[in-house]
Amino acid sequence: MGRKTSFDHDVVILQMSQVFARFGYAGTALDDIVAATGVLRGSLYRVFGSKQGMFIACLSAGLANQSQSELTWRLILVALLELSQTSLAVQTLIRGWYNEQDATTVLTQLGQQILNQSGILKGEIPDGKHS
Amino acid sequence: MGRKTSFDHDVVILQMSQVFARFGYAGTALDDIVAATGVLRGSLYRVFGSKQGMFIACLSAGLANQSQSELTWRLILVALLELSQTSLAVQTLIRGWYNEQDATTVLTQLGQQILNQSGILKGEIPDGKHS
DNA sequence: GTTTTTGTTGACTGATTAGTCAACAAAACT
DNA sequence: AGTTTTGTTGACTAATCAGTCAACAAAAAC
Repeated sequence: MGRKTSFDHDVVILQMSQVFARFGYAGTALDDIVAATGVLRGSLYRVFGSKQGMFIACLSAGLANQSQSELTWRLILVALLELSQTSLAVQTLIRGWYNEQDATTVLTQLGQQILNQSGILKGEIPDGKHS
Repeated sequence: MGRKTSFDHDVVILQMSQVFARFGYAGTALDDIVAATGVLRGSLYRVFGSKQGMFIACLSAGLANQSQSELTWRLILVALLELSQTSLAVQTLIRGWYNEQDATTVLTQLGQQILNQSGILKGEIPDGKHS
């Protein structure tokens, strides 16, 4: 019998979700995830397999809830815009979830979330990771 | 008096728009743009200054029209989700456009567009640049 | 035809990226 | 305490990235 994983899986999922929500999928580097979670790359790869595996774990966790938080809505947006066209795994996951929802509600929520997080509704100043 | 630019500016804008619309901002590499337009990197940088300059030229051209095409809606999504929070230039541009629109119409269109292009509404198979 | 001006080329640069792996060590078992 | 099992570490790898630039050459002017 060997050693147990030393980090809290649920906490790391939440931390990774925050990074993907903020920077998107392609805009997030592994080093960003390492910095946010404190877990080194070897351990992340051991548990999640790949960067896309990390994203899928985050999205799955979010979609598993009866209703979606702001964070999960952001992950849904990232999934739809960046991954859904090119990843069968992500497309299957998000389509399964979508088919369980009210289409009009989702459409409206997506539009609302996009506007909310874009920063154009207020006088927000861009924060600059990629300025 | 020297040489004139040998490519058609409007054609290149359209071609670059199609690449950004398809792969997003961070997901698009300069080589993708070179491949799609046939214009080499030195010439692109001479005219547009930077990768973000290329994107801004595309978005500006799209927003200059009275109504927006499918292609322009995709660029708007990319702008809102990937760049608006970190680029003052993009945020200013898209906010200016947004303030001239009917808020409800934009919200609905954003939701509809992201669902349409995500490929989850039909039996589409992912096409694989980033699978 | 020659000279001047300005665009094109694509190899190159420094930086960043996702993913790997052998050495180490903590946990579990005996 | 010793042995076995399995997680952690972080340097490393190969590839990719945005952006640069000197040599070349096409276009324009004379």
